[in-house]
Amino acid sequence: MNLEQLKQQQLDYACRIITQDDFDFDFSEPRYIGGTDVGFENGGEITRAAIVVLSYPDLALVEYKIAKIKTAFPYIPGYLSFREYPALLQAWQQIDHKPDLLLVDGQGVAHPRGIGIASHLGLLLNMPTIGVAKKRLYGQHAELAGTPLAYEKLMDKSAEQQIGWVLRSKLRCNPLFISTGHRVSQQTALKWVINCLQGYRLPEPTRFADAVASNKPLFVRRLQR
DNA sequence: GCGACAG
DNA sequence: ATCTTGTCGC
Repeated sequence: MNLEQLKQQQLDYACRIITQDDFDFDFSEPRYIGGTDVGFENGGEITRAAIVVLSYPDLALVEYKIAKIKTAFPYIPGYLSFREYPALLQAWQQIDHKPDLLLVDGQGVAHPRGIGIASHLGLLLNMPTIGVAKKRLYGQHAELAGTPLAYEKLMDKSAEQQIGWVLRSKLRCNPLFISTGHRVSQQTALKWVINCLQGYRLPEPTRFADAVASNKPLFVRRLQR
């Protein structure tokens, strides 16, 4: 497979991403919310994927799994999912408490072809997913106020369609780039990221997954209590 | 050609 | 992402 073929595959997949309000997942009473993050070992040779499961609304860690595989694809902006999803799928299979919603580290539909890793993973798992990225990949937005919980719409290149949000999750911190991944509306995506904030820049599922994926056993042990 | 570029 | 020391600010 060359990049041109993968690009075509993304374009094909993008048509199947569901982000319409009519098909929005009903999160009136979610029991579990998941988070994902991926790290690397040996200079990128090994991919380490972590998936955590938190109970809702208490946002306590109930389970986490880690999968390690040999890295088979380089990092290319716009093609991140091909590098990370194989390990994430493996971690997902090990999870006993399948969450109702997954917060994925990276973009959802806020992507040049409308299919960032959150959307790609949501499609593969047929799961509602939300993209939570720490940096912008694609899109434009108005200047964001410094006030906590201030947000702006993230618009596509032509500024005609909304592809996500820019959210000031914490004072004096760089904003988060939120976009629906799959089976969630943009409104719902923003709502549940905000619902998972606990005074830190990252929502709890993402923050916990970060701790697990980046090998912080002390921190992980604290999270479990 | 030049700049931009999730993790 | 990862490698890494000190350092500025609440």
